Amino acid sequence: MAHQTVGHPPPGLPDHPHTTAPAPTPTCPVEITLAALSGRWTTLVIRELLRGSRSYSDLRRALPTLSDKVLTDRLSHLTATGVVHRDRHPGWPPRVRYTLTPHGHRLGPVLQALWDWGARDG
Amino acid sequence: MAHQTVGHPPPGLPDHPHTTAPAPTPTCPVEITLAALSGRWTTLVIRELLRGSRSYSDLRRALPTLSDKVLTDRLSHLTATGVVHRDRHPGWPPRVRYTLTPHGHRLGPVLQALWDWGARDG
DNA sequence: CTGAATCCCTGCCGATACTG
DNA sequence: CAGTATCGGCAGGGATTCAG
Repeated sequence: MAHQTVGHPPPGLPDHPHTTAPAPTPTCPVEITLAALSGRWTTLVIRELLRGSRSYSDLRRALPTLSDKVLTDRLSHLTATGVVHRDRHPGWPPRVRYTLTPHGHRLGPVLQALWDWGARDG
Repeated sequence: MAHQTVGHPPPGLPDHPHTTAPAPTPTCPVEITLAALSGRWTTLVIRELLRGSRSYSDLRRALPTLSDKVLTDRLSHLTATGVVHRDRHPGWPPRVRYTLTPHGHRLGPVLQALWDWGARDG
């Protein structure tokens, strides 16, 4: 996924004058965000982490129907995009804490906006 | 796509106490919105329509790299979800206008929220 | 406990050709 | 002008199994 319309200033959603919209590239801010949220379960993982840091198995328990692979995929993707911070504790058994970064926390309002629209009757 | 966490009150993103998150169903408002925005090009089509109503070929011209099939898919999906209104004029040649519904217009702030997060440095 | 590796299956999207 | 029909490729995601 990716959007682009060349020369779109940050708060400039409704302003693109007539520029043709070219191919989708992950340069468009809207697409960057959608890419960060993309994938099934992603928003649920984020919401879980909005409540505080969690271990791998905490997340497994909170999201029972999601497989190891997918959870791992989501966490690594979220870590790669700077949404989640991964904290590895030394010792045995291995303990890892997943926490939202400040950037990740700022997804709260975004999810809220998504929620609000979806909750309203069409 | 679909989210659900049972008993989530409308403005209640950060409030789910401990309820386990079950299978994804299109009941969760967040998922409803993401479903409405889902699919490549969708947000660009919406943004184009945020500027005013457009004909089919207007959209084709504004989004040059998208195929007939995909544009048709997007428009019918958006129409089905109540985001877009389709206005068929009688006569020849056939003239059709696509316009955002009020509900569709309310996606403006949502896209803005997505834009803002994506535009900010991680 | 916290993952990584593999396999297969499904659904999306792009291209092309054709119709009312 | 405004679509529909069809086909194929490819990536996403689920289940299972193995590893540090």
